[in-house]
Amino acid sequence: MLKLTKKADYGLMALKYLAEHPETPALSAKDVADAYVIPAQLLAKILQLLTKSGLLRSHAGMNGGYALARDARQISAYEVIHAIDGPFFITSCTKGTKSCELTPSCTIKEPLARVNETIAGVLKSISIQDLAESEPPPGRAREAQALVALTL
Amino acid sequence: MLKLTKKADYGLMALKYLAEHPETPALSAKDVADAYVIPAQLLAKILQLLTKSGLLRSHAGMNGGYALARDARQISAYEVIHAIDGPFFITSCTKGTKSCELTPSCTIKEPLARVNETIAGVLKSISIQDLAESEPPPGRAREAQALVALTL
DNA sequence: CTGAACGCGGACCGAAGAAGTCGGATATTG
DNA sequence: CAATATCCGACTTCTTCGGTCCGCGTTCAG
Ligand code: SF4
Ligand code: SF4
Repeated sequence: MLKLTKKADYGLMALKYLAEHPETPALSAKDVADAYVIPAQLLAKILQLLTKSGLLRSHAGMNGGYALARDARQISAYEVIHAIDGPFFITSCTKGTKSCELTPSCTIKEPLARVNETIAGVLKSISIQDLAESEPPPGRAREAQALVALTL
Repeated sequence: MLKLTKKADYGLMALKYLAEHPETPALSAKDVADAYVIPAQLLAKILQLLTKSGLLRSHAGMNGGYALARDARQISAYEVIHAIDGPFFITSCTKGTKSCELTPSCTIKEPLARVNETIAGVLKSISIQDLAESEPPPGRAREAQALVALTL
C-alpha cells in the first residue's frame, strides 16, 4: 500500500539518466535498460508513455531514441508518475472506475483529500534535476518535514 | 499505485467514530460496521490489529468492544496505517520480503527515501482528532503544501 | 533499395496482493 | 449454561502489477 509502481520507478531512473547525458542527441530504450538492469521491452513502453505525455521527444529509425523534451528542472516527479500510472489519489474513492460505493456516508473523505494534495505538492516540488544531483543535502528534507508537522 | 488500502481506510473511519463517542465504555465491531456500511467481519480483524498494536483496548464478552487506548490527539494516522498494513515505503526496495534486486545499481534510491520520510512526516502530523473535527479549515493544507514546495 | 535498428501499439500471461468469507476457539457476563 | 464478544488462521475471489511477445511503421547507412 502507498507504494510507487516499479514502472514509475523505472521511469524516474530513465529520466535521470537522460538528464545526466544532455549532450547526446538521443538514447535508445536499450541503452538505458543496459545502464541499469531493467528489462528493455518494459522500459520501452514506459518511455513511450512519457513521450505521449510530452515529457520526451522520440526519434525513430537508426540511431534513434529519446531525449528530454524540456529542461530537467522543468520536469517534476509528479508529472512522471501521472504520465505512467495515471491520475493518482491515495484513497479508493477516485480512479473513475470502481469507486468506493460508500462515498456519501464516508466522513474522512475530505481530510484525506487534503493529505493527498499535500503529498502531490511534495512530488510536484521534486524535479528530475533534483534526482540527478547526487550530492547528499544535509537536512533539507528534514526541515521540510518539520515545517509540515508544524503547520498542518 | 500510491494508494491507501481500504483496510487502512476503514481503520481510520473506525478510529474517528470511536473518537466521536468518548463517553461509551466500549463499542463492538458490529456497532461501527453498522454505522458505516463496511463488512463487519473484516472490520473486526482490522480492530484486532489495532488492538495488538496498542492503539485500542479490547474487552471480550457481552457488552464488550473496543475503546481508544489513548487520547485521540495522541494517535497519528501514520500509526494506524503502520499497524494495519505494516511498515510502509513508497518504493519496492523494502518490505523485507522480495526487495528489488537492483538496489545496489539504483541511483534514485536515496532521493526517494527522503520523499518517503517527508510523506511519513505528513502522516505523523495528522491525528485522529484532526479527522474528527469536520470543520473545513480554510487553507491550512494549502499553506503546508506551499511551504513544502518552497523548502524542498 | 534494401535491410538493420529503432520507436509504436496491442494482446497476452503469470505472480502478487488486496478484499472479503468462513469456521472455530476463547473469554466475559447474566 | 447460554448469549455475546473478541480472537485467530485458512481460504477464495478479484484486481493489478510486472513482464513478454509479436507485428507494424519509420528512419537511415551502405
Ligand atoms: S469514500 Fe471514504 S471509505 Fe471510500 S475510498 Fe473514499 S475515503 Fe475511503
Ligand atoms: S532500488 Fe531503486 S529501482 Fe529498486 S525499488 Fe528501490 S528505488 Fe526502485
